[in-house]
Amino acid sequence: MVRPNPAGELDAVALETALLETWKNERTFQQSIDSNRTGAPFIFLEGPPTANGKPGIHHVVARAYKDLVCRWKTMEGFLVERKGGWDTHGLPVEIEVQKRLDLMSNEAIEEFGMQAFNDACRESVWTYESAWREMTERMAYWVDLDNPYVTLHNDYVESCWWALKQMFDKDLLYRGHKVLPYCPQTGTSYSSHEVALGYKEVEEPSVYVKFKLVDDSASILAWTTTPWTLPGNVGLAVGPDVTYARCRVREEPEGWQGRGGASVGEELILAKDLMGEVLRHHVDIIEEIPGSSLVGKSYEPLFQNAVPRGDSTTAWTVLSADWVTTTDGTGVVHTAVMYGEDDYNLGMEVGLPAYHTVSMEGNFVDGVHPELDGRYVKSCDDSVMDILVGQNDSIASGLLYREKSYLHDYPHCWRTDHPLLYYAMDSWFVRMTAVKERLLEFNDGVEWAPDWVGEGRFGEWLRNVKDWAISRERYWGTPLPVWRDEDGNMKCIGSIAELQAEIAKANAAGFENPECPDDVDLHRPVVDAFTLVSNDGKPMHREPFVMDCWFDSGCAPFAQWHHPFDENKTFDASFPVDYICEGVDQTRGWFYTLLAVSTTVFDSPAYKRCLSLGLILDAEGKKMSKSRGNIVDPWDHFNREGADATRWYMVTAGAPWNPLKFDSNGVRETYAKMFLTLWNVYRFHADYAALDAFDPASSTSSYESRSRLDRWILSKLHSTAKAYHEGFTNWSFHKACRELEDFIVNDLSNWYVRRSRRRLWDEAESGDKLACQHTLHEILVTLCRLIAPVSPFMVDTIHRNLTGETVHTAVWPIGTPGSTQGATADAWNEDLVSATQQLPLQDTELEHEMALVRELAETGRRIRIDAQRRQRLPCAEGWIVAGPSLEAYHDLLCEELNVESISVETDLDRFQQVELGVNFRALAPRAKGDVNAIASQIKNHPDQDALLADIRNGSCTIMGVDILESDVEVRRAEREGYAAATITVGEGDDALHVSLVLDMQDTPHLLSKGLARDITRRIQSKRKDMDLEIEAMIDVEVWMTDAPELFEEDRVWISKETRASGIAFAEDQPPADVESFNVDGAQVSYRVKKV
RNA sequence: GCGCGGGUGGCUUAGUCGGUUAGAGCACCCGGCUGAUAACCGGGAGGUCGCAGGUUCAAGUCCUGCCUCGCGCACCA
Repeated sequence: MVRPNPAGELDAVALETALLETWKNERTFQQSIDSNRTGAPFIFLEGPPTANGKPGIHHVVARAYKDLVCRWKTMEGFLVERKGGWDTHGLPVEIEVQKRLDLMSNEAIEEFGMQAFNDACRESVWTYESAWREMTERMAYWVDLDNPYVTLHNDYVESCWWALKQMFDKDLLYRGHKVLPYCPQTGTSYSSHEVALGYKEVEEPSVYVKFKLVDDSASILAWTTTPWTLPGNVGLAVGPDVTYARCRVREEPEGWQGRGGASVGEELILAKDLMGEVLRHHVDIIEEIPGSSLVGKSYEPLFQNAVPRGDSTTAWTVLSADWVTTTDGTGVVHTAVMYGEDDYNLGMEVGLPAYHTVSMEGNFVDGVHPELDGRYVKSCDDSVMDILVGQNDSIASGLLYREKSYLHDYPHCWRTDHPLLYYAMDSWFVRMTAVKERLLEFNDGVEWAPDWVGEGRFGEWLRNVKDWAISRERYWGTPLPVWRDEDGNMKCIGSIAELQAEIAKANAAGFENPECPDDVDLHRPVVDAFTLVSNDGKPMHREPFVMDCWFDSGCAPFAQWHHPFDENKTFDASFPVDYICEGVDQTRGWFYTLLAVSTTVFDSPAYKRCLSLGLILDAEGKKMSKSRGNIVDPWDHFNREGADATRWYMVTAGAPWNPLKFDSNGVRETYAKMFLTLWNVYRFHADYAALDAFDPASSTSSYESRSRLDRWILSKLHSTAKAYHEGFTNWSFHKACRELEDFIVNDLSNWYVRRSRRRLWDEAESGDKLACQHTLHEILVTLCRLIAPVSPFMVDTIHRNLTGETVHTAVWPIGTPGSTQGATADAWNEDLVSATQQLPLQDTELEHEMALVRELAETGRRIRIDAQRRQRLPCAEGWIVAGPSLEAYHDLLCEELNVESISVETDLDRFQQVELGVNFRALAPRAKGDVNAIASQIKNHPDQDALLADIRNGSCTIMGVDILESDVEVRRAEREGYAAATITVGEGDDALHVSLVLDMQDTPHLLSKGLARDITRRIQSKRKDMDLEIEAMIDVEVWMTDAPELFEEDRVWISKETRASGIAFAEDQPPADVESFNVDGAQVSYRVKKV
């Protein structure tokens, strides 16, 4: 037997913190999983956060949506296990540690000791773990944080190694070059994230250089902002569709400054559009040439022998590249293979020689030029220009056309402030281009929310897929498990056992190796120390890279289970996963790497559904980020409005995929409106239920014995719950929750509870009271279950008090498809028809009637304002004109409208008149351009009744168009001069025009009643001020002057309403110390005393 | 530059197949109601629906261009 306790005042924060304790003690989360052991699995995969930053409100949003779906599916009977995860490798960790330990270069790190450095990283990763854990628990994101997967754990790393070996064996892993921003001082290349830290505006010399064609007197002009790359030049790229001009110098220019120049008669080729900007000489255009005709021409290398030709047939020729534009320079792009991404790609494509002219230290290598060899490239700009001018060379005219300073943003090292060099580095790649078709195919099978992220942004990314550069020249990460000998022979190691076997082999071949125990630390520098042996008997050393940390998280679906080393079948049963959910910024991050790894390793998609969340912006619409310092601390709200309100706000503030402007005021509003209202509805029920010792189990109330009001709210609940569930199934959580909130505030609180208040006041048992209590009980229990996935706290308190059980092991009111035989999580949109049987009966006609009644009640208030008649002064009679029969609601309407009686008036014309409107959809096709003129003639016709009669007779023609009955909409409105109003309910053919008319006459009887109500209201308000118990009795004294007569029955009514044991009325002057008020000219004073 | 998504009263937003007077909430003003809360009800003020064209009898809605914000991609030779 469960009897509700009184609810008491709401203290959301206390309620929530108390519940957290209860959940912990009762292991409610575990229970909610265990109770579904036989259910179909619904596989969720947690995207691992990095715990070396403080969690902000934007993390709460993502976790709210993850939690919502998992809780919902759990209530539907699915087995939803949620393993937590931590992303622990990668650059951000290293940067953090480097800053703290002041290790500003790789040299410094190595001096400090790689082991010590990595130990510091390993520790740093957990800096904010407790903050994350506290946030996660406080917001009630249910996830298993006690057994999380951790990307730095040996088991996890071993699974990653295994995956890499799969790729290696399929020839999807290869070694190549990648041009990266590189700092020769620190010896490190940088990720875009780090590069972004160091952009600076600098002014540098740029140069226009003449490339002398072979077998042609002309030179091609090219421009570069990095003169130090010129010795590495091996090609010139032109746009095939760009028009170039061959110009001949006519005369010297005036006011030439700087080095370089050209002689009269010399011929230069450049983009026609850029001549004006580039050339300082007066020239004649000799010929216009399309870029495509220049392709293939050979030119003389600027620096003889700086780069060996090798077997290249395309070196020092003009090449075609469609990315060449005429926005800068000369429309000809100087190409140095190793020092630009485009250059490198073009070079690989057409077979240019790929040799460095610059060392890793940033100096020119020997053999480039006697004046440059061994010097730091950035300090050689002048020397390069001098060499090109040809002071010491035999080429009389020189190769420099012009120098020009150039202002641009250029990346600098965020640690040393030195300019970065784009530099082709040794790098490892996954051959994603080889599986592009499969990627696209798998992506097609994913249910994306919203769909345009999958088709658009993500699809776009996949269609342009490039090979994935997965190696990083760093220390803290999953080491690349490839060993290589001097001839380029390679072995990829896929497990610790394999490593041990290879080490044994190497040792047998005479190499010395440290111990490699079963629990060897799979990190640098430990793994670097192992030397393996090639099949040729040569030593093999590990490629000195760690993996992109995105590779780690991309392995999560299997690495979290230590697949394939873990014998149990967890992985097989949980792949691909049913649901992932992260911010849209993960599109090319985790969303991609999951798919990239699953495609290359398993030839399978990784996830079936992906909810991509919009960014979280601050109140100004700026992205929330650590660097901006505009992160909202979730605890500000957890400690004020509570996690329930915070979560509900996040879900209702907009579609999950839209950017969310986080508005702190919105959380307050949600609290005040949604949760306070819900609590007060609950409180109303619980307080009376406790008073009456109501026990839902030991009494019943049949459907037939419920009032119309009960049946109406039950039916409304049915409709709302169904729509709510449908909203969930098509990802419209925001719409679902807004609708539910509207139900609670509007239908339940403002109408049902308000209308039902008196039913519970009755101290005696009655069937009607019981009906109301059962109804409230049923409504609240169902509501709790519907709300629980979104905001799990308050509803659990309510549910526990009403039913004795937690809401979190309760069933979903719309059905439990997960617990049916043979169910799968794929049946996301199952048929609802049978499932909704679990909801109370639906009666749409009743819903329509009640909607009309409520509108009439509101209409009454409007009429009174127009007629300046206060609400508490009753009217003798009200008439309802037209509309469906509302007999059953007359009592209700009398109370709401404050009228003595309601009658139905069938003579529509007494209060209503016809007004004609135009049905544009019907009339427009025939009337065409005259439709508006016809419409206005119809509307403004002086006798609408007659016009309607004509139309019905078929004898109405306006502007040559026959007006049919279907062309017009007949509306009815109240006639002028009555205290009346007409409302329209429904649409189209079902539209109803109902008028309400109120009798405005006063009688002594009505005036007395009105006065009584005013007095009562004041006394009630006083009772409340005095903080009296509901049952407390009072003594009342009232003094009245200039008041209408107050009849005996109304005096009795006052004392009854206000629980006055004694009430005295006087006509004389009141004492000075009593409260008084004015109503319609009457002076009323009163005094209330507790008995 | 390319792609995706936005731009609707002071703020947050709804707006379906193009259809009559663009709908809410917050805040503001007036009034009412209340043993009902930070609530509720009625009324008011506040909108060139980013701009400009176009299609149409009719455009917040469809088309084109532009401006602007956010995100992503590319580029910065």
